Amino acid sequence: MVPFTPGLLRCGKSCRLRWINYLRPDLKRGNFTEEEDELIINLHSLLGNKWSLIATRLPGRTDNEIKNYWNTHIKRKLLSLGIDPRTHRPLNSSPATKNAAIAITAITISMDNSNSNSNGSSVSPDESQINLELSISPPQQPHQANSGASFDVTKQPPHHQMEGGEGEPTYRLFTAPEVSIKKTLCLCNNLGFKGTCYCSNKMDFSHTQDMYAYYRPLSL
DNA sequence: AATGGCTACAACCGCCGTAGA
DNA sequence: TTCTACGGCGGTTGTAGCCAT
Repeated sequence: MVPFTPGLLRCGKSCRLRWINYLRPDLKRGNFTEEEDELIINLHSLLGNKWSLIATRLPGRTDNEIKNYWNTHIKRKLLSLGIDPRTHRPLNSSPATKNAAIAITAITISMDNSNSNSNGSSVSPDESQINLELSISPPQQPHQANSGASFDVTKQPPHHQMEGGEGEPTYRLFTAPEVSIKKTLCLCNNLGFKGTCYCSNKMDFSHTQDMYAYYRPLSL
């Protein structure tokens, strides 16, 4: 029940906001931990300014709190490290570097379609149907549609290709068009990718066209 | 002690989507 | 189908507190 004093210049909407952002008993107080910092940065790199979605992954933290924390702390922290907080890319990376055609190799990964139904008709997308293509290439290179061929899902990129500083390979991870970005994030985590994630501009859980994410190793 | 700059964060604003009349 | 009220969201602003001068 929201306390309300007659004559208070508050509408229901601002009372609700006050409750959600400040009065709720389950809110976590205190400073953000290093783990929370890292989680926010990684989620932001994947989701953009979707603060409410980011907040769902941080129990006890509100979207408003995370948004404020981002604007007052993390933004500055990333800038001091030479990282553009909007794109999560190095600030001084030249367009020539970014556009260089440096495709080295490609590892195509797909989940086994073991759950496809027997009559051959298409089923709704879930983990059993997701096809991923992982390639080492600049983010600006256009995305070619996944062939859909199946490969060993447990195969991970060679460790040495995830190391390095400026100009190191970027892992681009494509999903099939029907796969949401949320699903992509889960798969990236499950596949054990470490590092900073860069994303398509069209970040929306409901948006399922041209979903892809870029990964680079954290060098913080 | 006064003042100005800076920081942190609560609150506000405007827009959009949706439920229901 | 249209209208209205409301909730949810992201961007922005207001302001209290701190610190240096």
